Amino acid sequence: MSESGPPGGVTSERSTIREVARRAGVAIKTVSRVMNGEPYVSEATTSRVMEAVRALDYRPHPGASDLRRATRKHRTIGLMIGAFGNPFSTELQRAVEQVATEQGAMVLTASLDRDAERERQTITAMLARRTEALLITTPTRSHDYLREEQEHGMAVVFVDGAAIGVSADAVLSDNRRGAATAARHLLERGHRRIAFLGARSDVHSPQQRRLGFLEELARHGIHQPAKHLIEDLDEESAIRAVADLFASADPPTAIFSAQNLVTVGAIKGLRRAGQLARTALVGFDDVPLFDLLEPAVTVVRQNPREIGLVAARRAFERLNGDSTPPRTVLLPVQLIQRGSGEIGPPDD
Amino acid sequence: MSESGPPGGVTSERSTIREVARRAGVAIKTVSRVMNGEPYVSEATTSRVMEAVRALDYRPHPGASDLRRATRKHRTIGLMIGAFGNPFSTELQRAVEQVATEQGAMVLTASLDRDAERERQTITAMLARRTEALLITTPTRSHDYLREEQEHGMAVVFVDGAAIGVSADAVLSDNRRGAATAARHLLERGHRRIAFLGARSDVHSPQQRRLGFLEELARHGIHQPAKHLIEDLDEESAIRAVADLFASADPPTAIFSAQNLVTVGAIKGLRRAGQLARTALVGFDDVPLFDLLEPAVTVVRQNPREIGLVAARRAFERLNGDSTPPRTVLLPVQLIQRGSGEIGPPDD
DNA sequence: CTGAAAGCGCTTACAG
DNA sequence: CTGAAAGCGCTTACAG
Repeated sequence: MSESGPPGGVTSERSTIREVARRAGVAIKTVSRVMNGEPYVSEATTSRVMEAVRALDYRPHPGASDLRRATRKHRTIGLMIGAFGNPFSTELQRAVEQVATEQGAMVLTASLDRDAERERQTITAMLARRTEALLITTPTRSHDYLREEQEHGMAVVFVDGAAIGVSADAVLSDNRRGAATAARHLLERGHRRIAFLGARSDVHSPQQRRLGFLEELARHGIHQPAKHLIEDLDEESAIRAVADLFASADPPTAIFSAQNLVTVGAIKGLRRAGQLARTALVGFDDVPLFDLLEPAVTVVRQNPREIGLVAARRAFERLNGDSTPPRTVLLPVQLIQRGSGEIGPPDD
Repeated sequence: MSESGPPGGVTSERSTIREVARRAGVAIKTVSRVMNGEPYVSEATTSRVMEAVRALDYRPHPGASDLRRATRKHRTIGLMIGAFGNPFSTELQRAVEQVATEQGAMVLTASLDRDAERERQTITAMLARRTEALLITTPTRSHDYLREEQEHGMAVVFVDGAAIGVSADAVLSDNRRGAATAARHLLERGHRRIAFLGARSDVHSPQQRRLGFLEELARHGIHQPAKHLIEDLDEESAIRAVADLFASADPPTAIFSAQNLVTVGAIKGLRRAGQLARTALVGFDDVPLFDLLEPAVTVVRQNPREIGLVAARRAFERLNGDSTPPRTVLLPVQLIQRGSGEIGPPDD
């Protein structure tokens, strides 16, 4: 019967509106009025009710009220992030939480850094808690199941990714242009052999970064050799990939790493290969302390905070009735020159 | 009446158990049985019900079921973290989420990096969502209001902090011993003027670190001068504090920074003062990329993942009926020598 | 200004 | 194996 109590103590049951009403000598409707701050309750009655509320430590059961209520009072939105470890996700989460707080809502967060099965379970669990909106990053490609939810009124916003097979809002960086900017930066310094180190090739944002990079090279008449185009890397495999590059016949003079943790791996790989000081490196997406490394790391900085703010606001607009066609918002990125990207090619 | 629909589309109302029952030609109790996997339903009936469920895209309303049910099916626990930006919090959160998933629960996360008022609001909001357990880090000193919740069956576990004025479980690093270890490490290398840079002086863990540090110095006959004991720092103010130290008459030869972001500030300050290569530095709590800095940063590493796992498991043990006296778990920390802490004092 | 009745969507307790 | 009734804690719609 009883749930667990305070350690070593006794659990008193939560009191109900009925008990408060009885103690105050009024109808439950009157208690309801007081709790909801409705007008037309006499001061005397109000204070009698409040006294009973205090005496019984009464707290309304939100599930029960939302059950009958037409519009929900206790809003919860869900945030599904790709990987917890990434500083991008952290900033994103903070921004989403801020907007939710402003809207009187709370955030259920879950990471997807496991498998697709896990993604499915998590979404089911969120739906089971009546999550009203879903901000979703780097999910599996099949979003079909999300459509059903949308049709039932759930607001779905894709963050750092495109909506594939679903008509939904999306908020992400201008990945293509950012990657092109990085490529141009290296080309302008005279680099011609620029390795591309990419993250997941099955995900939209990394794909766009590859595209932007290759397009810019092509504009300069460069056809990227396959051995300098490496994808599906994480931090660990990036270390090995860089080692392999510099053990090969024709090593690059510059590297564009298209994801922040891949950049960390690239730095470690360059260092181990003894190439850190003489190989140019531009990374996509910043990481704290990149500015303190030697050389400091030049990056195309995106704005995860802004992405989170825009995406969360969009979700609440949808919840508040906005039914305009879905929009994709591309946020600008910025090249931050810190040193690593300004290393020139060897003189030979 | 209608909530927002999919952008540009139509919202179909969520269907109820009654509609499913009508379509399947059975009583709602039978639908309930099928949905909950109860035995004693004929195969024929089961498939008729399942068909109706599919046709109507029915999903049970969890709030309604938990309302009548004795034991809750949809568990939610709350995690209140001090600051989102800190890698410690990120690791902690990830671990808590993992345990919650294993237990079929979800995590409501909120940061407290604003004011005490915000802390109160957040807790209220979590309670309003029937959060069953609360993992709480670095809260305000007055925990009185938590006792009330505990008495109503909420499991409260303090993470990275002691339970003050409340009888509750707590999980944290052995801050005092860790700080003593750091002090001894610097003392053994011959340092006698060791500045202490501390974080919030009103919070338990930083206090313990100061205590452990000062005790160890005292054991070596050193009485810490006030000007070398600076507290209530964050990253920015730590930068200035270090600048001030080296502008003073009697600068330290070593620094112990008692919190990870303070350590980042200390590094920046040392660099600006041109003292980075010749001043020993040991930080409490690790940060990604500390190993890549030059010199790499020696730290007393705590284990936020383990803290999160232990704390979350404790919470679920409480929820599952454990009513043994509250325990405080101190987790060991480890000195990681990377270079910055092994710099000796100047020869003079 | 206040209250009695019906109902939200589901489960319990009971009967068949 | 199946179902009708009562009830979870609250709000709505209505009456006074």
